[in-house]
Amino acid sequence: MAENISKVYEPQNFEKEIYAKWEADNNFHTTADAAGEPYSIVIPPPNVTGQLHMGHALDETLQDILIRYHRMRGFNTLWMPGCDHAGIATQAKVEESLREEGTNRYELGREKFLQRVWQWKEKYGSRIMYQLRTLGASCDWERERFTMDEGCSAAVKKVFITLYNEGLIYRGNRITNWCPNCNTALSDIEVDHVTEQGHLWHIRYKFKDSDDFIEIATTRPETMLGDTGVAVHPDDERYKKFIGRTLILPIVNREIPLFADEYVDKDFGTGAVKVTPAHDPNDFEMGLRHNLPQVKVINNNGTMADGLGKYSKLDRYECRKILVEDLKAAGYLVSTENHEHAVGHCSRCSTTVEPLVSDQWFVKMESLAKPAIDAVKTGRLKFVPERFTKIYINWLENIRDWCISRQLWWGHRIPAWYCDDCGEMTVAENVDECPHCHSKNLRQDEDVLDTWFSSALWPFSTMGYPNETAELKKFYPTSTLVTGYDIIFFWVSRMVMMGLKFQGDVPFKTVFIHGLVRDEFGRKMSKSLGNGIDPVEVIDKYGADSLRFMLVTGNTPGNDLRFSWQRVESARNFANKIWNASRFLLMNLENFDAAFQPADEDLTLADKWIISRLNRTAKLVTENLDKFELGESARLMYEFIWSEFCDWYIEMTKARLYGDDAKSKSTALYVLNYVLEKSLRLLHPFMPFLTEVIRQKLPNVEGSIMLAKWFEGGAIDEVAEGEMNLIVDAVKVIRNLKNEVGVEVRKKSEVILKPANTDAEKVLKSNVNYIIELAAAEPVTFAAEKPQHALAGVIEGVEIFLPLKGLIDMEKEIARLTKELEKLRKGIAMTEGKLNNEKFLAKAPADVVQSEREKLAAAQEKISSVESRIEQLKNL
RNA sequence: GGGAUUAUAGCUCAGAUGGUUAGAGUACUUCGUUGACAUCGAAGGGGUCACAGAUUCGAGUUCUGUUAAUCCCACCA
Repeated sequence: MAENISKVYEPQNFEKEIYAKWEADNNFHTTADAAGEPYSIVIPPPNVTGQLHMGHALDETLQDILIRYHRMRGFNTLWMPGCDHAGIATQAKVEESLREEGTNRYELGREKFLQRVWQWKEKYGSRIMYQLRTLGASCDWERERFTMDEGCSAAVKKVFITLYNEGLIYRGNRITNWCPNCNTALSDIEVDHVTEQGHLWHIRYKFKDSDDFIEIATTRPETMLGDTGVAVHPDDERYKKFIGRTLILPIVNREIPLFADEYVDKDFGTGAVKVTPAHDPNDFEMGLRHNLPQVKVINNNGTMADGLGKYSKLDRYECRKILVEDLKAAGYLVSTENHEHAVGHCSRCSTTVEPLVSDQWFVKMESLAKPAIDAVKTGRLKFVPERFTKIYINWLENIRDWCISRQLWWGHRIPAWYCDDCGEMTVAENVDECPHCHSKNLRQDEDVLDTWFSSALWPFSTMGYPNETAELKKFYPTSTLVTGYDIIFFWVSRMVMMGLKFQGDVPFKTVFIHGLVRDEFGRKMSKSLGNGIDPVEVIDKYGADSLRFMLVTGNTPGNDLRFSWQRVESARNFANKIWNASRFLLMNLENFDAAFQPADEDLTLADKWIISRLNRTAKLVTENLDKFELGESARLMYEFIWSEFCDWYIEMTKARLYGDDAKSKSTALYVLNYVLEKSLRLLHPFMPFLTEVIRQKLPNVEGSIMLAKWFEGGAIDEVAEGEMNLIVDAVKVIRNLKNEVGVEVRKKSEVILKPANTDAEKVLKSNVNYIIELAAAEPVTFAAEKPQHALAGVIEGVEIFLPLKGLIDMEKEIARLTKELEKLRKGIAMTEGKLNNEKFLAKAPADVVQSEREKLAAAQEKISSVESRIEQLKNL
């Protein structure tokens, strides 16, 4: 069964093929009635705006690891894939391409425009799904969903109407964040506050019936055109006497009242605030309290409104400039000071947001938020790492109503109809005639819903809601949500609220939070910086397994991670190492009887040792996966395979494989195969392709590794591990000594061993072959006395001598041993310090004290032996 | 104005529940190419665990404060 296997690992040769085979064999698909406890994950649906970036690759890799792990453990495992329509973002993309064609959405009209967006969706949606396949994601593709497909749209309508009927959704004329560039309202969390250097302008407002004036301070002078009052604090001694009088608004010459309101901070600015109810949220509230009119002076597109004379149609910032000049010229401007303040920007396009009054739809959040807070407090929902719990709760406790209407075309249209005849509004799924007056003159609301409204329903809309399906019954609540900390507010919290409201349970039991993928310099990857790296480019170069391994190692849950080509390369080298270790085994497998089973007594110390190490590793890997410490699990596998299996065990088997003892050879091959095959299974969630392609070549293997049973590990053989430690340490000391005197490690040299006790002697004598082979020690003899002209090394259990005649510089050797002695004495001083401390003896646990005593004894033994060695050399 | 995270080897990072002389990868130095692998092997140098206190027999690990960096939240015009 000689296998032809290339000398180096070339993932390009097999990854695509293997994925196609998995898919063709239907390995990703499951049904609600399949056997096993349910384990389910819904994918955070990528936006159809473009292609996957490195952040997706991380998110998807983590999910795939959890999915593959649970599938192997025998769970009925479902990974639900899909895309998000990403309303505002996708619409912006399509509008951009229209602009390049010299047209726009208004020319096209709503219907034709939407056709264009659907074309875009088809193109990029399928591209994203292709990229996910390239990465190895084992999604249940038969269930692929889209937030605007029929089912999800039905869920959206049902939820909207239900919330409306319960009074939790309302329409209102409110002040909201408006993006003049995107031309739509935004929710509070779609506004980013950026600290900017601005000015505070002090302006005089004169009283109507006297020459007195009051000085106000503002950061936005252009809004004064819409002022309908000035407010001061009721207890402000400076202004008390003026309260109730009338002011003349400069430039505009409108009469406005001076009134008192608790909101005003006496210590800020001049203590007098101009009030513009139509363009400031606080002023809006004050306006309501004091019955002030709202005068809208800024249009939706950011220009000044009609009827403002020379200021009309000016851009809002241009107007500010001119107005300040005019105020100055007319003597109203008192002073201008620098002022740092936070300014809201559209999170999508960075345009400065304009607070505007308009008709919008809102969700009342308070009653929805309460159960979502309780779910975390009672432990029904857990965050990993835990610290995100606090952030989540804090946000929900201070939540405000959610503006869900967007003045866009791409999205779920709001199911509200207005009757042109009687003016009534009807919220329902389908309305043919007005239920109030039976008129047929109905217009559907022009607005669409915030993208996150449909995303909030994702865990149950994808499983068939509003129908009661077998999937919902089996897989809801889902097991784990894997996502970045950047969308806890946007998405996680809203899913929890909607899940609790409409399914009566949390949408997932655990939220596994990861960080952002940054570039090699720690900067955020972004289009504007042009520092983004396409995962597909990395996969083309190094393979999906290498990318996955790089993404999952070297970081801890919740923390950002840096992309590093060097680390991708090192992951690729690891893959190559496994590839070659397997190649080594396969090359030696000629004439191997696949049915061969060694008896326990045929196992050598090395065999028992590596099996024990495998068992220990499997246990740790499993434990860490269960704790979401995926990186630690991957690291453990790296260490086991490279440092123990390859560097030591494989080397130890070589003599047997090239030797004449057929049974010993078969046993070695059996153990090599056994350990490799188990290791591949443990590594499969991390490196699915490599582990599959190699395992397929091994004897006694049937079926895909992704359907193989997880290996949990068996008994640990402490005796074998202890004995092998002695051998390994001895080999290391010999190599070390050779290196120090410049003798080639592979050059055969005589070695003399002086065991410290009969146990050690027994172990060394029966396993001396390893020392001979791995340290090129020949001949190895045992002695009760120290030889004279020799290099010496001392480890616990044995003293080791290399009688390298002619190569040893006595002075140097004494110096080297003296240095070692110092090191040992330093260690002993510490241990003695502890043991001489009565409090330590009294308070430390018995086993700690005991182990300190043993340490001391062992160290003292080493010291005396090194000391006597030095004496001996001096006396030569 | 609140809050979170981070600070460990030149670089990137690990170091539950406090307990050998603090680890890995990478980089660096020395040595090594005939059979798994130079995408490799052997050996080595390199750290006052940001700073200052506290708790403890014992602190990289717990607590308090300080400093620095990053991020989130926040309607003082």
